[in-house]
Amino acid sequence: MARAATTSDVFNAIAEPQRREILVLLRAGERPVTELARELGTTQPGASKHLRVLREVGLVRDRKAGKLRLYGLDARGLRPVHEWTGEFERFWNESFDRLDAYVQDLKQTRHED
Amino acid sequence: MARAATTSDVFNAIAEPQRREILVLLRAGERPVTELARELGTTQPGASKHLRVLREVGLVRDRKAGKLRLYGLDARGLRPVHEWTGEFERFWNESFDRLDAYVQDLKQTRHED
DNA sequence: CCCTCCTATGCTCATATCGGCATGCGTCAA
DNA sequence: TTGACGCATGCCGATATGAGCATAGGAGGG
Repeated sequence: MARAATTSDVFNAIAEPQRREILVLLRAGERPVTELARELGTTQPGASKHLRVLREVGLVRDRKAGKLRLYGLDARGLRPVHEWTGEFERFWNESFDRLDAYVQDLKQTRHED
Repeated sequence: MARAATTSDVFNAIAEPQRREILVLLRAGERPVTELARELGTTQPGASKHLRVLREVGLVRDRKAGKLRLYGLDARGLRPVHEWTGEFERFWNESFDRLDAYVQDLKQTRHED
């Protein structure tokens, strides 16, 4: 088995730096593929592929505008990520030195086997 | 080139479901590898490898406790992710139908070439 | 209709990844 | 010392990935 498919998983989709950059760029508004490619400093096919991944996980939408195909941000999919990391917020400043009760229980349980 | 190394990048580290699960489990407290492996329903080497990745990006710390090696959460590394996604918060409920000024400018610029 | 531009795909290559298995090393107990 | 246990690592295999390149398809202009 190899890595899980990048598609159909927002966490994986935003694991790619260029894809994150695309999302950031799109905050400033819709853009055609060629524009994005130029701003990313990559090729058009390269940009298209990343956009495809982002589209499949629902982070961007596209609409045709004449000859152009405009990609726009749909940030709703980022919300679960924000919330997931938010669950750890209270651990950010916590003391790391506290001894954990779980471990104590574990040891005790083992001795009872 | 293939995908960027998963190590040294928190976004990549948490792109793996099992690694996310490990972090969640560790919220309840430190645990030895074997325990984690059991709770994840995977093998000990499997757990060790994921823990290694998490350790390399600084999301977990380990300390020896006799025969055991206890892994603990260090959630500070998740903060950047939380903040990055937070930058999109105002787009979550935004109307997607607004026509973007950038595109207008773009078209105009092209006509001027 | 023909040409041009924009974009999506297909293909290949080099590589990173995850899982399974075996194994090596260190620690503790008897 | 010997044995049992906990854990990290190495190796292999199957596969997904990202980049580069060529190209097909679609739309608009002349």
